[in-house]
Amino acid sequence: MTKKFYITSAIPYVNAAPHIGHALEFVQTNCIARYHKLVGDEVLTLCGGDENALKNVQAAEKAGSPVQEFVDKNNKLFEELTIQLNATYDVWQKGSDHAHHFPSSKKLWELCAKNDDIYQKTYEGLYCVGCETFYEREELNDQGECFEHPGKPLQTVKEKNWFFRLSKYEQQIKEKIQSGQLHIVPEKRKNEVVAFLERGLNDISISRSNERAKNWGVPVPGDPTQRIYVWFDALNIYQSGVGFGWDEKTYKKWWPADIHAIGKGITRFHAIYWPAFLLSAGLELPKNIFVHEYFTVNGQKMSKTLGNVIDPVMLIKKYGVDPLRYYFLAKFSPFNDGDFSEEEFKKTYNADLANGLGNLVARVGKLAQGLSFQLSATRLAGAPAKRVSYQQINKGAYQKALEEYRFNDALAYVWDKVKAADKHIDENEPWKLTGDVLHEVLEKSIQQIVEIATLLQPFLPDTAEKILAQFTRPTIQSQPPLFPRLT
RNA sequence: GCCAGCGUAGCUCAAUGGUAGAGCAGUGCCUUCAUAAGGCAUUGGUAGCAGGUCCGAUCCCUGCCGCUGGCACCA
Repeated sequence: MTKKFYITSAIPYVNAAPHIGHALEFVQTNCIARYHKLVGDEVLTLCGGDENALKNVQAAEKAGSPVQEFVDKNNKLFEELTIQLNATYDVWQKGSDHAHHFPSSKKLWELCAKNDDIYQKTYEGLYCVGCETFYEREELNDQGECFEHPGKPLQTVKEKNWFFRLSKYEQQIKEKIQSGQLHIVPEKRKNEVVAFLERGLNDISISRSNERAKNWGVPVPGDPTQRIYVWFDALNIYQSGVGFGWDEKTYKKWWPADIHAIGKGITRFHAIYWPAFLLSAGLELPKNIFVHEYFTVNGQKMSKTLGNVIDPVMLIKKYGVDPLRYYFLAKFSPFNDGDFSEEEFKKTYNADLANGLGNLVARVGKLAQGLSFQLSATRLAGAPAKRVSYQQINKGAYQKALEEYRFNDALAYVWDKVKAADKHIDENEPWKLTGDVLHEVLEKSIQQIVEIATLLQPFLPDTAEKILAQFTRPTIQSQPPLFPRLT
């Protein structure tokens, strides 16, 4: 029986164009999804646009366009990136989708309310009119003003909001996490969450006045003066995208999510708030939360003000998709910050792809082509000229690595095989051989290449397919280089 | 400030209470099927700093320095 496997990526803010950090998460998620597909699971992938945040409204105003138009436009850039990365999602759920997402969030709210977990309370805070946000005292300068708008004193603003009884779920969430029912990877993030829980939870505000929300976002059920706070609503995209509140059959099939892939910055929302909302609503919790770390660029944090934001689409145009996928997956540990540099990327391209895999394929392609008349009917017809099943293939340490999201270790395992294949050629010197001995040596090489390509399918889908197409037919033809060397 | 993690060869990282390993880069040799690619061999580290425990510490403990993250209604 096939298992269902539902994986999500964090839904990005669509207030700006995507950067390489988004690309990294898309590729990691896609690699996991492809792996599960190959081992026979029925897979669904979801991502979407976090569109109901006030930041989007502010960014739209700055850009001088209507909010919906603005988020639609940015949303397209993200979807386009997933296509370029060969990492498209089955579902791309927009937060501004009135047909599916709005009723879905309404339903989540109503379930929580029914369980008596939503109540009204007056919130009082220091409000900067310029920024249109609340600040804590520690966030302000010596004069008690915000750094963006010095000279403008902050106002004490009182607002009646809807609150969620987060405190009620402290124990339950802790138990789920510690028992592994809600599995957080890596351990250090799990420990952080547990430490946070042990300090005790306060209830949180989950609505904003229409005025503050600029009438943007999902209206609070039964209170036309308020909008649902973005996080309560955004997390629910993981459910609204699979039918929650509008198609129970689909929802039942896919929920709960098997993996939420997220960046370290939003751990608390996924590991505490989200499970609490779900518990309150009487719904199942996600099974795994995979927390990855961030990129720095040339040793510095990515930021717009530093101007070191790298456009992943540009990199793909320049070097191709699979080289970028390879660099992301092979050269970084998901559990540590990694430094992205185009120089290192090019080095990796030449060392591992041009000189390594690409050259191996080229040399065997040429050796086999020169002898195709001998190989075709007699010897190659059956044995190596066949695809091997991904499920049957011996995966060894590769499999464990992949199941623990250690993409880099899995690829290192494959590259050991590339090295072994090169060695096999050098030791046997097939260019000096003829007849049966030559056939044996080349058969082995072809088998090695087919195995390598098969294992590469979740990582470098295009390349794997090209290699398999070339080497799983009776007559092998030499092909142009897979990865032309960069100078 | 408090808490956690990290600080190992030029670069990216690993293992380990008993005189430090890999990949890339570098160097030498071999080879020519291949994208001046490949194979073999090899140079290179006073293990952030200072103490302590131990027969012995890179690995355990303490202090300091540096980096990263967490310390809620900020996404």
